[in-house]
Amino acid sequence: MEEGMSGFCVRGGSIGGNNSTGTKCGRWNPTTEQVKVLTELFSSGLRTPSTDQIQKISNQLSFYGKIESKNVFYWFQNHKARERQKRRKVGKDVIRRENSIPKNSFTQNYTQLYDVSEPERVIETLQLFPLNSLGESESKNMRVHASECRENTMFSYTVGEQMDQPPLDLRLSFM
Amino acid sequence: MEEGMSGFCVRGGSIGGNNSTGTKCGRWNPTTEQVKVLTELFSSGLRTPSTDQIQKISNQLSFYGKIESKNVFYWFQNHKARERQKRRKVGKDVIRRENSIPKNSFTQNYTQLYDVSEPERVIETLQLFPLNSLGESESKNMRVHASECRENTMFSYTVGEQMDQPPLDLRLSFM
DNA sequence: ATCCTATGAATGAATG
DNA sequence: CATTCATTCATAGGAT
Repeated sequence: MEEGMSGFCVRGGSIGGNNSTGTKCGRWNPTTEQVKVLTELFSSGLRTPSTDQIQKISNQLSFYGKIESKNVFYWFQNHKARERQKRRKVGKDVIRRENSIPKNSFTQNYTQLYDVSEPERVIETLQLFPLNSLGESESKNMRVHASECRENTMFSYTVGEQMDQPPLDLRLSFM
Repeated sequence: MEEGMSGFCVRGGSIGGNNSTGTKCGRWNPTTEQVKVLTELFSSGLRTPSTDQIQKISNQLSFYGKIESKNVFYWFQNHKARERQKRRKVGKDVIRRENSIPKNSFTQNYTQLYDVSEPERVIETLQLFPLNSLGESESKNMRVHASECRENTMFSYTVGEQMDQPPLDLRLSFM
């Protein structure tokens, strides 16, 4: 749902009188172009941009509207965290396929919109770019994502079971 | 193209029984039983369930109807936030004139308004279950949490704005 | 149909 | 990196 539906920068309803040009915002309101580029970068494999990368991204994205480095930083943080969170919360519930489940089915097929699959093949393109262009003497930490080994601890629960009778006291029983 | 478009959800009006076929809506519509249980949990002191708790709650509540883990997650988030929000408004108003202002008290009709003002003490019963991670007996985290403009002291290296030209291919060009 | 309220959902911004 | 808070968007349902 990231870019598919919530790309609206222009608050349509504008119930409370919202600005759409980013003049008053105490909070960054990314434009669709900004989100688009960020999403592309993310899907290209970039997960934790370094400081310089953040700088450059921010500079480029400033063309589309007001943006700061921290916005880029937070965006990647959040996007990564929520992708992971979503997989924990949602990806797990899909235990049964949707074949003939007439009723009372808690199965839902989530259409993962974009690949959050863990295969982290860093895009080649990312490795192409000349790392140093700001005159920063440093070894660009090409964080091609070597992380993501955190095991899922959320899988051991059997969700398929159904109860025969309503849990009368389930606020305590199952927790 | 959201991932949340999962089959069907049913109006909560139909008490008891599972939903079978409902209208296609992309939004979870909790049944009265689900809300009831969630509210009980909340009033029992549970505010921010952990991921596994969310899983269990979701599993149990699936008896009453379609539900996902994220629904439980959002429910608690929203419920807590709105309780606090409401309380904050009231509190501010009280400091001005506590003289018996016949404000509209129609606000909450069925939603409980428990006073969880001070402590967030988790019921002991919650600690019974084996794999808990709640170790709070007394004196929980008094999350005072001043909600004011938190000055941002990080990321002071804002880059201003230097828009040169539309980065048509900024995926690679600028990095 | 229109407005309003309650609330599910999303996400920016922090914090630990 | 995860967890949480605050704010906002979107929408269902009731009231008018």
